[in-house]
Amino acid sequence: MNKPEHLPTRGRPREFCVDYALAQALRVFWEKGYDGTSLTDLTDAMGITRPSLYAAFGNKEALFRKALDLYEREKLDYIGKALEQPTARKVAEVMLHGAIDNVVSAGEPHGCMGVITSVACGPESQSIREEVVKRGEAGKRALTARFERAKEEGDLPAHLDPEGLMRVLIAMLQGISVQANQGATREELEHLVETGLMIWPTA
Amino acid sequence: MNKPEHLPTRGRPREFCVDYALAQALRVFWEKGYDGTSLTDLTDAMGITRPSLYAAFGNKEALFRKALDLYEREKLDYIGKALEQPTARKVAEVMLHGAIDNVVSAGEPHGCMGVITSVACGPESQSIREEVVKRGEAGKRALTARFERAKEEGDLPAHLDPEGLMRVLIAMLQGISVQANQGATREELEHLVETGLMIWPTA
DNA sequence: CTGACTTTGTACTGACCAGTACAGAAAGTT
DNA sequence: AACTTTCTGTACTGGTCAGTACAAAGTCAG
Repeated sequence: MNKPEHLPTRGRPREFCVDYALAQALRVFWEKGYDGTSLTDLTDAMGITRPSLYAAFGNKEALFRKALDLYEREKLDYIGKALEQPTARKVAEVMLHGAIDNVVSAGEPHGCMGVITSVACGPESQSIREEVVKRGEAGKRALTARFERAKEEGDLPAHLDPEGLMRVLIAMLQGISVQANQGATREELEHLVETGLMIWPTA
Repeated sequence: MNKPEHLPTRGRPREFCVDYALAQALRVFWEKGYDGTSLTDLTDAMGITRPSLYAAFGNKEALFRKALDLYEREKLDYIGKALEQPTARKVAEVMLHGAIDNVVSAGEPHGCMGVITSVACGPESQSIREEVVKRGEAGKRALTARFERAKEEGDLPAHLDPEGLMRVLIAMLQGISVQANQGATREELEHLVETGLMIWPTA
């Protein structure tokens, strides 16, 4: 599993797989947050020594950003799928069910990494927090645009504002993350989503 | 402001006001979370030395619990007010608007202390996290009971489940906290609440 | 004034933090 | 074989963490 891969041919070959090590780092950051994760936590989970980590990834902050890229690529793909849905209701459905899968899937940390990081970041890692918030803003804009389109298509009641609706849906997703983090079961979260979709507007 | 008060008459008198010091400690814990707060942060804000803190409050964990008591007493009184409202809709209204006041009031940390603490608690302070989650569970039960009563009174549509509705409302509150923490303005949160109340069920 | 009692500030404890210097080891190149 | 390049583990840096030992200082009862 944790074996090399690579192309360079000079010098002593690396004895671990960068991708595997990064996946392990992601798991730790996701579970403990940026500040809550120590280099010892990371090296233990990645199965490499401190200098190897620095040589391969730069430093703790650079490693975190790479882990965040991986997280978005592998765990947040449901967001793109949701935005492609034909109706505003289906967008909400895919978002909410996707969030549940992301947040209570077996053998993975409970909660959304973005929420955990942005809430649990101290002032000494301000730039990390800003990075995470900034990435989230892009998603919010895309969702607002999607609901604006839905409204033009007569897919949403006229009295509802796309941005307000975006904020309500995002709040539900964040709530799902927080409740999962606090120990809510998949059944309880599905109950939440089921009720949320019952009160969700129909065209 | 930070002056003594007290009753005991033996020994050297305490030179600071316990209540004022506790209020300062609350502010720091609220802003930085339990793990993110150092004893130096606390003593600086409280204007006392380390041994004075230990003598008056026990240790960091005991001080946090006392700060949490103060927080519930002073900042979460809107929850009791909300539960007393005559209709389920008014319960939701008071809860949502109360949350906004709690979460973006001038000169205070942005976000709900309960959410911040439960999300930002590392494994070494597990008991703190459990305490916060446990206190939250009591509120959730009360809210579910209130919606059950509302349903009996014909105050909620028959197809909606009280517990699911409770989870949706709690999710909105948690989302408000997270978004405030990420820098959302009062106007944006009022926009969220306004839209949320538009889709909230009517009897 | 003396002694009991409590709070005060200074200065420390051992443990952990992120990051790194350095020497040895493993490969390719010549 | 010798040399270069890169990765490896050990062991360290200075800084911060929560918590405390200790002696000086302030207030009471007698």
